[in-house]
Amino acid sequence: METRTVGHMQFVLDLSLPIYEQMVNQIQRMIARGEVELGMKLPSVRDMAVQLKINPSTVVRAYQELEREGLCEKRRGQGTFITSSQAKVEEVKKQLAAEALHSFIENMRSLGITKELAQKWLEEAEWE
Amino acid sequence: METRTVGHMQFVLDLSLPIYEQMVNQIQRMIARGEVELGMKLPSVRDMAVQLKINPSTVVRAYQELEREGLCEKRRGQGTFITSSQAKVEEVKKQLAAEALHSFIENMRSLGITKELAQKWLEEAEWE
Amino acid sequence: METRTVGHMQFVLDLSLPIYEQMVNQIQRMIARGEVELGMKLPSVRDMAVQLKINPSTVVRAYQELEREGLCEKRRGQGTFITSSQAKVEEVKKQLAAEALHSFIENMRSLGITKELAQKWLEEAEWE
Amino acid sequence: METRTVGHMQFVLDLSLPIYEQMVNQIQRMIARGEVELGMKLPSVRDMAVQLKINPSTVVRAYQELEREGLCEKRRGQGTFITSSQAKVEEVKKQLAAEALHSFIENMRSLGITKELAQKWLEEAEWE
DNA sequence: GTGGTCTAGACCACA
DNA sequence: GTGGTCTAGACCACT
Repeated sequence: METRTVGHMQFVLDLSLPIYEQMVNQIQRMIARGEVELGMKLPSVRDMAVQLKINPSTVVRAYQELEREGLCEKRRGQGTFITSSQAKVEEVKKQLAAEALHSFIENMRSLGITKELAQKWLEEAEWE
Repeated sequence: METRTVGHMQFVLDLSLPIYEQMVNQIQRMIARGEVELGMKLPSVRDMAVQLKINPSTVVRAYQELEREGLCEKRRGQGTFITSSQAKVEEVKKQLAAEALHSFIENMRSLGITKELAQKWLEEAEWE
Repeated sequence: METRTVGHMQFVLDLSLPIYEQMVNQIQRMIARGEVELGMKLPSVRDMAVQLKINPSTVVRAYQELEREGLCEKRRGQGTFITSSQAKVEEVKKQLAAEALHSFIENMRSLGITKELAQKWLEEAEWE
Repeated sequence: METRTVGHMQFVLDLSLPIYEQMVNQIQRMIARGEVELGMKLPSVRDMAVQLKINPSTVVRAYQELEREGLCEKRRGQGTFITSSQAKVEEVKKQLAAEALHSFIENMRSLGITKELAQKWLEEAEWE
Protein backbone atom coordinates (compact mmCIF):
# COMPACT_ATOMS: atom_id res chain seq x y z
CA MET A 1 0.00 0.00 0.00
CA GLU A 2 1.83 3.05 -1.25
CA THR A 3 0.76 6.58 -2.10
CA ARG A 4 2.47 8.29 -5.02
CA THR A 5 1.82 11.54 -6.83
CA VAL A 6 2.20 12.17 -10.55
CA GLY A 7 1.48 15.74 -11.62
CA HIS A 8 -1.81 16.61 -9.93
CA MET A 9 -2.85 13.01 -9.67
CA GLN A 10 -2.40 10.96 -6.56
CA PHE A 11 -2.38 7.18 -6.61
CA VAL A 12 -2.67 4.59 -3.89
CA LEU A 13 -1.19 1.31 -5.06
CA ASP A 14 -1.36 -2.06 -3.40
CA LEU A 15 1.06 -4.43 -5.07
CA SER A 16 -1.03 -7.46 -4.23
CA LEU A 17 -3.82 -6.41 -6.63
CA PRO A 18 -3.59 -5.83 -10.37
CA ILE A 19 -1.87 -2.48 -10.69
CA TYR A 20 -3.34 -1.58 -14.07
CA GLU A 21 -6.81 -2.14 -12.63
CA GLN A 22 -6.15 0.11 -9.66
CA MET A 23 -4.90 2.81 -12.03
CA VAL A 24 -7.98 2.53 -14.22
CA ASN A 25 -10.29 2.74 -11.21
CA GLN A 26 -8.52 5.67 -9.70
CA ILE A 27 -8.31 7.66 -12.94
CA GLN A 28 -11.98 6.94 -13.69
CA ARG A 29 -12.88 8.28 -10.30
CA MET A 30 -10.70 11.37 -10.50
CA ILE A 31 -12.49 12.20 -13.74
CA ALA A 32 -15.91 11.41 -12.27
CA ARG A 33 -15.24 13.65 -9.28
CA GLY A 34 -14.19 16.46 -11.61
CA GLU A 35 -10.73 16.53 -10.10
CA VAL A 36 -8.99 16.53 -13.46
CA GLU A 37 -9.73 18.86 -16.33
CA LEU A 38 -11.49 17.40 -19.36
CA GLY A 39 -9.31 17.29 -22.47
CA MET A 40 -6.20 17.34 -20.33
CA LYS A 41 -3.12 15.40 -21.36
CA LEU A 42 -2.26 12.46 -19.13
CA PRO A 43 1.36 12.01 -18.09
CA SER A 44 3.36 10.05 -20.64
CA VAL A 45 3.63 6.33 -20.16
CA ARG A 46 7.26 6.77 -19.36
CA ASP A 47 6.74 9.50 -16.74
CA MET A 48 3.90 7.64 -15.14
CA ALA A 49 5.96 4.45 -14.95
CA VAL A 50 9.00 6.17 -13.49
CA GLN A 51 7.08 8.12 -10.89
CA LEU A 52 4.86 5.25 -9.82
CA LYS A 53 7.87 2.93 -9.93
CA ILE A 54 6.01 0.43 -12.03
CA ASN A 55 6.50 -1.28 -15.36
CA PRO A 56 5.69 0.88 -18.43
CA SER A 57 3.64 -1.92 -19.91
CA THR A 58 1.36 -1.70 -16.89
CA VAL A 59 0.70 1.96 -17.66
CA VAL A 60 0.10 1.10 -21.30
CA ARG A 61 -2.49 -1.44 -20.29
CA ALA A 62 -4.26 1.00 -17.99
CA TYR A 63 -4.37 3.67 -20.71
CA GLN A 64 -5.70 1.12 -23.20
CA GLU A 65 -8.53 0.20 -20.84
CA LEU A 66 -9.46 3.84 -20.38
CA GLU A 67 -9.36 4.34 -24.14
CA ARG A 68 -11.58 1.31 -24.70
CA GLU A 69 -14.19 2.84 -22.38
CA GLY A 70 -13.98 6.13 -24.21
CA LEU A 71 -12.68 8.06 -21.21
CA CYS A 72 -9.33 8.67 -22.89
CA GLU A 73 -7.99 8.95 -26.40
CA LYS A 74 -4.56 8.41 -27.82
CA ARG A 75 -3.20 10.99 -30.28
CA ARG A 76 -0.27 9.70 -32.28
CA GLY A 77 2.90 11.45 -31.35
CA GLN A 78 1.21 13.59 -28.72
CA GLY A 79 0.20 11.28 -25.93
CA THR A 80 -2.97 10.19 -24.19
CA PHE A 81 -5.72 12.71 -23.37
CA ILE A 82 -8.77 12.67 -21.18
CA THR A 83 -11.99 12.89 -23.18
CA SER A 84 -13.53 16.33 -23.63
CA SER A 85 -17.02 14.92 -23.58
CA GLN A 86 -18.85 15.72 -20.38
CA ALA A 87 -21.61 13.39 -21.57
CA LYS A 88 -19.17 10.49 -21.76
CA VAL A 89 -17.98 11.22 -18.26
CA GLU A 90 -21.53 11.26 -16.94
CA GLU A 91 -22.26 8.00 -18.71
CA VAL A 92 -19.31 6.22 -17.17
CA LYS A 93 -20.06 7.69 -13.76
CA LYS A 94 -23.64 6.47 -13.92
CA GLN A 95 -22.51 3.05 -14.96
CA LEU A 96 -19.95 2.71 -12.18
CA ALA A 97 -22.49 3.90 -9.64
CA ALA A 98 -25.09 1.47 -10.94
CA GLU A 99 -22.61 -1.38 -10.68
CA ALA A 100 -21.74 -0.42 -7.12
CA LEU A 101 -25.39 -0.25 -6.16
CA HIS A 102 -26.19 -3.54 -7.82
CA SER A 103 -23.30 -5.35 -6.20
CA PHE A 104 -24.20 -3.94 -2.79
CA ILE A 105 -27.78 -5.14 -3.14
CA GLU A 106 -26.67 -8.56 -4.33
CA ASN A 107 -24.28 -8.87 -1.42
CA MET A 108 -26.86 -7.93 1.16
CA ARG A 109 -29.61 -10.05 -0.33
CA SER A 110 -27.40 -13.09 -0.57
CA LEU A 111 -26.71 -12.70 3.14
CA GLY A 112 -30.41 -12.67 3.84
CA ILE A 113 -30.46 -9.03 4.91
CA THR A 114 -33.61 -7.02 4.34
CA LYS A 115 -33.80 -3.80 2.39
CA GLU A 116 -34.96 -1.98 5.50
CA LEU A 117 -31.94 -3.10 7.49
CA ALA A 118 -29.56 -2.18 4.68
CA GLN A 119 -31.14 1.27 4.49
CA LYS A 120 -30.82 1.71 8.21
CA TRP A 121 -27.14 0.81 8.13
CA LEU A 122 -26.51 3.16 5.25
CA GLU A 123 -28.30 5.96 7.07
CA GLU A 124 -26.23 5.41 10.19
CA ALA A 125 -22.95 5.19 8.33
CA GLU A 126 -20.32 7.90 8.28
CA TRP A 127 -19.90 9.19 4.77
CA GLU A 128 -16.66 11.09 5.26
CA MET B 1 -22.43 -20.05 -15.81
CA GLU B 2 -23.68 -23.39 -14.62
CA THR B 3 -26.07 -24.33 -11.86
CA ARG B 4 -25.47 -27.57 -10.03
CA THR B 5 -27.13 -29.11 -7.03
CA VAL B 6 -25.37 -31.15 -4.36
CA GLY B 7 -27.66 -32.50 -1.68
CA HIS B 8 -29.75 -29.51 -0.60
CA MET B 9 -27.16 -27.05 -1.77
CA GLN B 10 -27.24 -25.32 -5.08
CA PHE B 11 -24.17 -23.80 -6.67
CA VAL B 12 -23.72 -21.41 -9.54
CA LEU B 13 -20.21 -21.61 -10.91
CA ASP B 14 -18.61 -19.64 -13.69
CA LEU B 15 -15.07 -19.17 -14.88
CA SER B 16 -14.66 -15.51 -14.04
CA LEU B 17 -13.53 -16.21 -10.49
CA PRO B 18 -11.58 -19.00 -8.82
CA ILE B 19 -13.94 -21.89 -8.28
CA TYR B 20 -12.87 -22.42 -4.68
CA GLU B 21 -13.66 -18.77 -3.98
CA GLN B 22 -17.14 -19.04 -5.45
CA MET B 23 -17.74 -22.12 -3.35
CA VAL B 24 -16.62 -20.35 -0.20
CA ASN B 25 -18.82 -17.34 -0.94
CA GLN B 26 -21.86 -19.38 -1.71
CA ILE B 27 -21.51 -21.70 1.28
CA GLN B 28 -20.93 -18.71 3.58
CA ARG B 29 -24.12 -17.15 2.28
CA MET B 30 -26.20 -20.31 2.53
CA ILE B 31 -25.14 -20.54 6.16
CA ALA B 32 -25.78 -16.84 6.76
CA ARG B 33 -29.27 -17.09 5.24
CA GLY B 34 -30.02 -20.07 7.46
CA GLU B 35 -30.53 -22.31 4.45
CA VAL B 36 -28.38 -25.07 5.83
CA GLU B 37 -28.69 -26.60 9.25
CA LEU B 38 -25.95 -25.81 11.78
CA GLY B 39 -23.85 -28.83 12.67
CA MET B 40 -24.75 -30.51 9.41
CA LYS B 41 -22.27 -32.64 7.54
CA LEU B 42 -21.13 -31.19 4.26
CA PRO B 43 -20.84 -33.53 1.29
CA SER B 44 -17.51 -35.34 1.29
CA VAL B 45 -14.73 -33.86 -0.76
CA ARG B 46 -15.11 -36.64 -3.30
CA ASP B 47 -18.89 -36.34 -3.62
CA MET B 48 -18.75 -32.62 -3.97
CA ALA B 49 -16.06 -32.91 -6.61
CA VAL B 50 -17.96 -35.51 -8.61
CA GLN B 51 -21.23 -33.63 -8.50
CA LEU B 52 -19.79 -30.24 -9.29
CA LYS B 53 -17.57 -31.86 -11.90
CA ILE B 54 -14.47 -30.27 -10.46
CA ASN B 55 -11.25 -31.56 -9.02
CA PRO B 56 -11.24 -32.82 -5.41
CA SER B 57 -8.37 -30.56 -4.47
CA THR B 58 -10.44 -27.55 -5.42
CA VAL B 59 -13.06 -28.67 -2.93
CA VAL B 60 -10.35 -29.25 -0.35
CA ARG B 61 -9.21 -25.69 -0.75
CA ALA B 62 -12.71 -24.30 -0.32
CA TYR B 63 -13.29 -26.40 2.80
CA GLN B 64 -9.95 -25.32 4.24
CA GLU B 65 -10.88 -21.69 3.78
CA LEU B 66 -14.21 -22.22 5.52
CA GLU B 67 -12.48 -24.02 8.34
CA ARG B 68 -9.98 -21.19 8.74
CA GLU B 69 -12.89 -18.78 9.20
CA GLY B 70 -14.45 -21.06 11.77
CA LEU B 71 -17.57 -21.77 9.72
CA CYS B 72 -16.67 -25.43 9.30
CA GLU B 73 -14.77 -28.05 11.22
CA LYS B 74 -13.16 -31.26 10.07
CA ARG B 75 -13.59 -34.47 12.04
CA ARG B 76 -11.04 -37.15 11.31
CA GLY B 77 -12.46 -39.93 9.23
CA GLN B 78 -15.96 -38.52 9.47
CA GLY B 79 -16.04 -35.55 7.19
CA THR B 80 -16.45 -31.80 7.23
CA PHE B 81 -19.21 -30.23 9.30
CA ILE B 82 -20.78 -26.81 9.45
CA THR B 83 -20.15 -25.12 12.78
CA SER B 84 -22.82 -25.50 15.44
CA SER B 85 -22.12 -22.06 16.79
CA GLN B 86 -24.85 -19.60 15.92
CA ALA B 87 -22.62 -16.88 17.35
CA LYS B 88 -19.88 -17.70 14.86
CA VAL B 89 -22.38 -17.55 12.03
CA GLU B 90 -23.63 -14.16 13.17
CA GLU B 91 -20.08 -12.92 13.48
CA VAL B 92 -19.22 -13.88 9.92
CA LYS B 93 -22.49 -12.53 8.62
CA LYS B 94 -21.91 -9.20 10.32
CA GLN B 95 -18.42 -9.05 8.92
CA LEU B 96 -19.47 -9.79 5.36
CA ALA B 97 -22.27 -7.24 5.60
CA ALA B 98 -19.92 -4.62 7.01
CA GLU B 99 -17.49 -5.22 4.17
CA ALA B 100 -20.25 -4.86 1.60
CA LEU B 101 -21.45 -1.63 3.17
CA HIS B 102 -17.98 -0.23 3.41
CA SER B 103 -17.10 -1.04 -0.14
CA PHE B 104 -20.39 0.48 -1.37
CA ILE B 105 -19.72 3.70 0.48
CA GLU B 106 -16.15 3.86 -0.75
CA ASN B 107 -17.30 3.30 -4.32
CA MET B 108 -19.92 5.99 -4.15
CA ARG B 109 -17.75 8.51 -2.36
CA SER B 110 -14.88 8.00 -4.75
CA LEU B 111 -17.29 8.84 -7.60
CA GLY B 112 -18.23 12.06 -5.87
CA ILE B 113 -21.75 10.91 -5.09
CA THR B 114 -23.47 12.31 -2.01
CA LYS B 115 -24.89 10.21 0.78
CA GLU B 116 -28.34 11.59 0.06
CA LEU B 117 -28.21 10.50 -3.56
CA ALA B 118 -26.95 7.05 -2.65
CA GLN B 119 -29.78 6.68 -0.15
CA LYS B 120 -32.32 7.78 -2.73
CA TRP B 121 -31.04 5.20 -5.22
CA LEU B 122 -31.12 2.48 -2.63
CA GLU B 123 -34.66 3.41 -1.66
CA GLU B 124 -35.80 3.30 -5.27
CA ALA B 125 -34.06 0.03 -6.03
CA GLU B 126 -35.84 -3.28 -6.45
CA TRP B 127 -34.74 -5.65 -3.70
CA GLU B 128 -36.13 -8.85 -5.10
CA MET C 1 -12.84 -30.05 21.98
CA GLU C 2 -14.95 -32.25 24.22
CA THR C 3 -14.51 -33.58 27.73
CA ARG C 4 -15.76 -37.07 28.50
CA THR C 5 -15.39 -39.32 31.50
CA VAL C 6 -14.94 -43.09 31.48
CA GLY C 7 -14.80 -44.67 34.92
CA HIS C 8 -12.30 -42.57 36.86
CA MET C 9 -10.60 -41.36 33.73
CA GLN C 10 -11.35 -38.06 32.11
CA PHE C 11 -10.51 -37.37 28.51
CA VAL C 12 -10.38 -34.18 26.49
CA LEU C 13 -10.74 -34.96 22.82
CA ASP C 14 -10.27 -32.65 19.89
CA LEU C 15 -11.60 -34.28 16.77
CA SER C 16 -9.22 -32.42 14.50
CA LEU C 17 -6.22 -34.33 15.89
CA PRO C 18 -5.58 -38.08 15.85
CA ILE C 19 -7.85 -39.43 18.53
CA TYR C 20 -5.79 -42.52 19.31
CA GLU C 21 -2.78 -40.30 19.87
CA GLN C 22 -4.65 -38.07 22.29
CA MET C 23 -5.81 -41.15 24.19
CA VAL C 24 -2.29 -42.52 24.42
CA ASN C 25 -0.94 -39.20 25.65
CA GLN C 26 -3.62 -38.73 28.23
CA ILE C 27 -3.43 -42.27 29.58
CA GLN C 28 0.36 -42.07 29.75
CA ARG C 29 0.06 -38.89 31.76
CA MET C 30 -2.63 -40.18 34.10
CA ILE C 31 -0.31 -43.07 34.89
CA ALA C 32 2.72 -40.79 35.26
CA ARG C 33 0.84 -38.52 37.67
CA GLY C 34 -0.19 -41.52 39.72
CA GLU C 35 -3.86 -40.85 39.09
CA VAL C 36 -4.62 -44.42 38.16
CA GLU C 37 -3.70 -47.48 40.16
CA LEU C 38 -0.93 -49.70 38.79
CA GLY C 39 -2.19 -53.11 37.68
CA MET C 40 -5.68 -51.74 37.21
CA LYS C 41 -7.88 -52.98 34.42
CA LEU C 42 -8.60 -50.44 31.69
CA PRO C 43 -12.19 -50.11 30.47
CA SER C 44 -13.00 -52.59 27.72
CA VAL C 45 -12.54 -51.43 24.15
CA ARG C 46 -16.29 -51.52 23.75
CA ASP C 47 -17.05 -49.45 26.86
CA MET C 48 -14.38 -46.94 26.05
CA ALA C 49 -15.67 -46.57 22.50
CA VAL C 50 -19.28 -46.15 23.55
CA GLN C 51 -18.57 -43.64 26.28
CA LEU C 52 -16.11 -41.58 24.28
CA LYS C 53 -18.40 -41.86 21.26
CA ILE C 54 -15.57 -42.97 19.07
CA ASN C 55 -14.82 -45.92 16.84
CA PRO C 56 -13.73 -49.11 18.66
CA SER C 57 -10.81 -49.55 16.30
CA THR C 58 -9.49 -46.23 17.53
CA VAL C 59 -9.48 -47.54 21.09
CA VAL C 60 -7.78 -50.72 19.92
CA ARG C 61 -5.06 -48.71 18.32
CA ALA C 62 -4.50 -46.61 21.45
CA TYR C 63 -4.29 -49.73 23.63
CA GLN C 64 -1.84 -51.30 21.18
CA GLU C 65 0.41 -48.28 21.38
CA LEU C 66 0.37 -48.38 25.16
CA GLU C 67 1.14 -52.09 25.09
CA ARG C 68 4.04 -51.53 22.69
CA GLU C 69 5.55 -49.09 25.17
CA GLY C 70 5.10 -51.53 28.02
CA LEU C 71 2.69 -49.35 29.94
CA CYS C 72 -0.17 -51.79 29.42
CA GLU C 73 -0.59 -55.48 28.82
CA LYS C 74 -3.35 -57.46 27.21
CA ARG C 75 -4.57 -60.64 28.95
CA ARG C 76 -6.53 -62.93 26.69
CA GLY C 77 -10.16 -63.02 27.65
CA GLN C 78 -9.67 -60.58 30.53
CA GLY C 79 -8.94 -57.23 28.98
CA THR C 80 -6.15 -54.68 29.01
CA PHE C 81 -4.33 -53.84 32.25
CA ILE C 82 -2.00 -51.07 33.30
CA THR C 83 1.48 -52.32 34.07
CA SER C 84 2.30 -53.13 37.68
CA SER C 85 5.87 -52.04 37.25
CA GLN C 86 6.61 -48.76 38.97
CA ALA C 87 10.02 -48.86 37.29
CA LYS C 88 8.39 -48.95 33.87
CA VAL C 89 6.23 -46.00 34.75
CA GLU C 90 9.22 -44.01 35.91
CA GLU C 91 11.08 -44.88 32.74
CA VAL C 92 8.29 -43.65 30.48
CA LYS C 93 7.81 -40.54 32.57
CA LYS C 94 11.51 -39.70 32.33
CA GLN C 95 11.44 -40.21 28.61
CA LEU C 96 8.41 -38.03 28.03
CA ALA C 97 9.88 -35.31 30.21
CA ALA C 98 13.19 -35.51 28.39
CA GLU C 99 11.42 -35.19 25.06
CA ALA C 100 9.47 -32.18 26.24
CA LEU C 101 12.64 -30.52 27.52
CA HIS C 102 14.52 -31.24 24.34
CA SER C 103 11.79 -29.95 22.09
CA PHE C 104 11.46 -26.80 24.20
CA ILE C 105 15.16 -26.11 23.92
CA GLU C 106 15.18 -26.77 20.19
CA ASN C 107 12.25 -24.44 19.69
CA MET C 108 13.82 -21.61 21.66
CA ARG C 109 17.26 -22.03 20.15
CA SER C 110 15.88 -22.08 16.62
CA LEU C 111 14.20 -18.75 17.36
CA GLY C 112 17.52 -17.31 18.47
CA ILE C 113 16.49 -17.05 22.11
CA THR C 114 19.17 -17.34 24.78
CA LYS C 115 19.13 -19.84 27.60
CA GLU C 116 19.03 -17.00 30.10
CA LEU C 117 15.93 -15.51 28.55
CA ALA C 118 14.20 -18.88 28.38
CA GLN C 119 15.00 -19.46 32.06
CA LYS C 120 13.66 -16.04 32.95
CA TRP C 121 10.39 -16.73 31.12
CA LEU C 122 10.03 -20.09 32.77
CA GLU C 123 10.64 -18.55 36.17
CA GLU C 124 8.01 -15.88 35.57
CA ALA C 125 5.46 -18.34 34.22
CA GLU C 126 2.40 -19.47 36.12
CA TRP C 127 2.61 -23.20 36.73
CA GLU C 128 -0.98 -23.76 37.73
CA MET D 1 16.66 -36.24 6.38
CA GLU D 2 18.22 -34.12 3.71
CA THR D 3 19.98 -30.78 3.84
CA ARG D 4 19.62 -28.48 0.85
CA THR D 5 20.74 -24.94 0.27
CA VAL D 6 18.84 -22.35 -1.72
CA GLY D 7 20.60 -19.01 -1.99
CA HIS D 8 21.64 -18.16 1.56
CA MET D 9 18.97 -20.34 3.03
CA GLN D 10 19.53 -23.84 4.24
CA PHE D 11 16.73 -26.33 4.62
CA VAL D 12 16.52 -29.67 6.38
CA LEU D 13 13.63 -31.69 5.05
CA ASP D 14 12.41 -35.09 6.13
CA LEU D 15 9.30 -37.09 5.47
CA SER D 16 7.89 -37.15 8.99
CA LEU D 17 6.07 -33.86 8.56
CA PRO D 18 4.42 -32.08 5.63
CA ILE D 19 7.11 -30.45 3.56
CA TYR D 20 5.29 -27.13 3.32
CA GLU D 21 5.07 -27.05 7.11
CA GLN D 22 8.77 -27.68 7.54
CA MET D 23 9.48 -24.90 5.07
CA VAL D 24 7.22 -22.49 6.94
CA ASN D 25 8.83 -23.36 10.27
CA GLN D 26 12.34 -23.01 9.00
CA ILE D 27 11.74 -19.76 7.15
CA GLN D 28 9.96 -18.31 10.20
CA ARG D 29 12.93 -19.20 12.31
CA MET D 30 15.53 -17.86 9.86
CA ILE D 31 13.65 -14.56 9.94
CA ALA D 32 13.29 -14.63 13.73
CA ARG D 33 17.02 -15.28 14.15
CA GLY D 34 17.81 -12.38 11.84
CA GLU D 35 19.55 -14.67 9.38
CA VAL D 36 17.75 -13.24 6.40
CA GLU D 37 17.50 -9.58 5.52
CA LEU D 38 14.10 -7.92 5.96
CA GLY D 39 12.52 -6.88 2.66
CA MET D 40 14.60 -9.45 0.80
CA LYS D 41 13.17 -11.30 -2.15
CA LEU D 42 12.64 -14.99 -1.56
CA PRO D 43 13.63 -17.40 -4.32
CA SER D 44 10.89 -17.74 -6.91
CA VAL D 45 8.48 -20.60 -6.52
CA ARG D 46 10.07 -22.36 -9.46
CA ASP D 47 13.67 -21.91 -8.26
CA MET D 48 12.81 -23.06 -4.78
CA ALA D 49 11.02 -26.11 -6.16
CA VAL D 50 13.89 -27.07 -8.45
CA GLN D 51 16.55 -26.65 -5.80
CA LEU D 52 14.66 -28.41 -3.04
CA LYS D 53 13.59 -31.05 -5.56
CA ILE D 54 9.96 -30.67 -4.63
CA ASN D 55 6.81 -29.70 -6.49
CA PRO D 56 6.16 -26.00 -7.13
CA SER D 57 2.72 -26.19 -5.57
CA THR D 58 4.29 -27.29 -2.30
CA VAL D 59 6.36 -24.12 -2.32
CA VAL D 60 3.26 -22.11 -3.21
CA ARG D 61 1.53 -23.47 -0.15
CA ALA D 62 4.42 -22.61 2.14
CA TYR D 63 4.61 -19.06 0.75
CA GLN D 64 0.85 -18.63 1.16
CA GLU D 65 1.07 -19.63 4.77
CA LEU D 66 3.88 -17.14 5.41
CA GLU D 67 1.90 -14.44 3.65
CA ARG D 68 -1.17 -15.17 5.77
CA GLU D 69 0.94 -14.63 8.89
CA GLY D 70 2.24 -11.36 7.51
CA LEU D 71 5.85 -12.51 7.33
CA CYS D 72 5.90 -12.34 3.54
CA GLU D 73 4.19 -10.35 0.84
CA LYS D 74 3.63 -11.12 -2.82
CA ARG D 75 4.21 -8.50 -5.47
CA ARG D 76 2.56 -9.19 -8.78
CA GLY D 77 5.01 -10.27 -11.41
CA GLN D 78 7.95 -9.59 -9.12
CA GLY D 79 7.99 -12.36 -6.59
CA THR D 80 7.59 -13.03 -2.90
CA PHE D 81 9.35 -10.78 -0.39
CA ILE D 82 10.06 -11.03 3.31
CA THR D 83 8.23 -8.33 5.27
CA SER D 84 10.15 -5.16 5.99
CA SER D 85 8.41 -4.74 9.30
CA GLN D 86 10.67 -5.50 12.22
CA ALA D 87 7.62 -5.18 14.44
CA LYS D 88 5.85 -7.97 12.59
CA VAL D 89 8.90 -10.17 12.95
CA GLU D 90 9.05 -9.52 16.67
CA GLU D 91 5.36 -10.25 16.99
CA VAL D 92 5.67 -13.62 15.30
CA LYS D 93 8.82 -14.45 17.25
CA LYS D 94 7.10 -13.65 20.53
CA GLN D 95 4.13 -15.75 19.56
CA LEU D 96 6.20 -18.76 18.58
CA ALA D 97 8.21 -18.50 21.78
CA ALA D 98 5.07 -18.20 23.88
CA GLU D 99 3.63 -21.28 22.24
CA ALA D 100 6.80 -23.24 22.92
CA LEU D 101 6.84 -22.15 26.54
CA HIS D 102 3.20 -22.94 27.01
CA SER D 103 3.48 -26.36 25.48
CA PHE D 104 6.55 -27.14 27.60
CA ILE D 105 4.75 -26.19 30.78
CA GLU D 106 1.65 -28.15 29.81
CA ASN D 107 3.76 -31.18 29.04
CA MET D 108 5.60 -31.05 32.32
CA ARG D 109 2.54 -30.31 34.42
CA SER D 110 0.57 -33.10 32.83
CA LEU D 111 3.38 -35.46 33.81
CA GLY D 112 3.10 -34.29 37.40
CA ILE D 113 6.49 -32.57 37.36
CA THR D 114 7.00 -29.55 39.58
CA LYS D 115 8.09 -26.16 38.37
CA GLU D 116 11.22 -26.39 40.51
CA LEU D 117 12.26 -29.65 38.89
CA ALA D 118 11.59 -28.33 35.40
CA GLN D 119 13.70 -25.27 36.16
CA LYS D 120 16.51 -27.42 37.49
CA TRP D 121 16.51 -29.54 34.34
CA LEU D 122 16.52 -26.49 32.13
CA GLU D 123 19.40 -25.01 34.08
CA GLU D 124 21.42 -28.18 33.75
CA ALA D 125 20.69 -28.60 30.06
CA GLU D 126 23.19 -27.95 27.30
CA TRP D 127 21.97 -25.08 25.15
CA GLU D 128 24.39 -25.47 22.26
C1' DG E 1 9.90 -13.67 -15.77
C1' DT E 2 6.43 -13.86 -11.57
C1' DG E 3 2.60 -16.15 -8.82
C1' DG E 4 -2.49 -18.32 -9.17
C1' DT E 5 -5.46 -21.88 -10.36
C1' DC E 6 -6.87 -26.19 -11.82
C1' DT E 7 -6.62 -31.07 -13.25
C1' DA E 8 -5.58 -35.98 -12.77
C1' DG E 9 -4.02 -39.19 -10.11
C1' DA E 10 -1.25 -41.27 -6.47
C1' DC E 11 -0.34 -42.57 -1.65
C1' DC E 12 -1.03 -42.01 3.29
C1' DA E 13 -3.24 -41.60 8.03
C1' DC E 14 -7.30 -41.97 10.49
C1' DA E 15 -11.91 -43.88 11.99
C1' DG F 1 -15.18 -44.39 4.14
C1' DT F 2 -12.94 -39.65 5.42
C1' DG F 3 -9.55 -35.76 4.66
C1' DG F 4 -4.18 -34.57 3.87
C1' DT F 5 -0.31 -34.30 1.04
C1' DC F 6 2.32 -34.47 -2.93
C1' DT F 7 3.49 -34.87 -7.87
C1' DA F 8 3.41 -33.57 -12.76
C1' DG F 9 1.93 -30.68 -15.81
C1' DA F 10 -1.19 -27.39 -17.91
C1' DC F 11 -3.02 -22.70 -18.64
C1' DC F 12 -3.76 -17.97 -17.14
C1' DA F 13 -3.02 -13.06 -15.44
C1' DC F 14 0.22 -9.75 -14.37
C1' DT F 15 4.72 -7.07 -14.79
